[in-house]
Amino acid sequence: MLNLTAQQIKVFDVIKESLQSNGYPPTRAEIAKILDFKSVNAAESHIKALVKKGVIRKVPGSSRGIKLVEEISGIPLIGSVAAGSPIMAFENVEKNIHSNPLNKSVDFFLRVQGESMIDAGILNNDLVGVRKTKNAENGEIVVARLDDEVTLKRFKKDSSGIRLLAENESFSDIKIDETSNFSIEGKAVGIIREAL
Amino acid sequence: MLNLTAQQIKVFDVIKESLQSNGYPPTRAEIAKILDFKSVNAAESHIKALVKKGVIRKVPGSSRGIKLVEEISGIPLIGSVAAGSPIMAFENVEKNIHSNPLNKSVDFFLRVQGESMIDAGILNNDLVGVRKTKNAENGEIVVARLDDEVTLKRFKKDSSGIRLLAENESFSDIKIDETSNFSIEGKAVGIIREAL
DNA sequence: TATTTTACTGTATATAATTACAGTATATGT
DNA sequence: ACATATACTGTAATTATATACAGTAAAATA
Repeated sequence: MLNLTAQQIKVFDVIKESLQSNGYPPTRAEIAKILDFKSVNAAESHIKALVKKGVIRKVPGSSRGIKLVEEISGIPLIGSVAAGSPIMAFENVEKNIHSNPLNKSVDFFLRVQGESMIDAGILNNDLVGVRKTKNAENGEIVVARLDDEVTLKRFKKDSSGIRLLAENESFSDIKIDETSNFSIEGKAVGIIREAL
Repeated sequence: MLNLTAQQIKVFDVIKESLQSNGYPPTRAEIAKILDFKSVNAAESHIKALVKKGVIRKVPGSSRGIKLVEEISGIPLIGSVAAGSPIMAFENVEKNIHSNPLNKSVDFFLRVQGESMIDAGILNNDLVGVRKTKNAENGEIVVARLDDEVTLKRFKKDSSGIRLLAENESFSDIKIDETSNFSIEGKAVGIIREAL
């Protein structure tokens, strides 16, 4: 957050503090009072500068219409992954999630499509918290890329090679061979189910 | 203290949704627009009811001056429920959770014990988000109290009466009769799984 | 040096927002 | 049966708020 002046940092901190303790952003008048400005326009000018520098956004015409850009970014929720595209490409981001209730660090949430993991208690539409990593331990549930497809499967590795196991009787396991274009995108560390 | 009506829940959820996606609470006009009220006073009245029931607080004279009580105090995580004790009694609270990723309002999280709901994708140790309510719709997953026991089951009601269904072949259903000391504590609205 | 940015005060105004009051109607509790 | 709660519509007043415009002055930048 370079480039901000000392005063701009103060204004920014007032906005953060208000969000923390009140649950909503401050008005111009509140900022002015806290920082002892005698004109509300001092706050307004600083807000404009902060917008210009990209650390906040304004919602014009809306009272308390200030958003922190760092909270806009959040943790991306990946919906369907377009075949062959990088998993976190803009087009795949459904929305951003602003709170992470899981104890583990999560790089993105992936919305589960299909029933292939129901025996692991992971249902269609669940949000799986994923930690980015290139390699996985035996038995972990991973987000894997096979050629153009991204799938959630249990990772198995032994003398016979690597297999990706579905946890559903009606799905068959996938055997990785040399001709496969295979990589691990991450490992599942938790799930959120928004609807029951 | 609790027991919100259907409409009050809708208003509450609009407030949560606004906080989630905008970062600040809604105005009365915004609530009215979303819920298709033709008078802002409809929203105002519901807000007063929600304050009276203790689930939100108002900051008088302040625009968007609405605070969720659950975010002030955190959402209790109920571990094992001591036989016969009120579900949210102090001794049953494992800790408080300060972020709720579920879109719906949650009165407490319940740590699932046992495998009786695995076919619904709810595993041992999962945290189930529960909204307190006295009655449930057919087919909903409820937290029910039977005599001294608190359990998570699917609620079924028909001409033959009320049954509580486990979602696991090795468990048998429970039939409620007049001699049962039965009540509904709440309904499950989502789950969090911290470990996979 | 000229120009822009920062950092304000002060005034003004349109509109955003809270909130009270007056009703109507149905449902629920006592 | 009667009071209270729920669930609104509609009007209106006061206050809260965003935001533009007109300045002043010092500091940073080109």
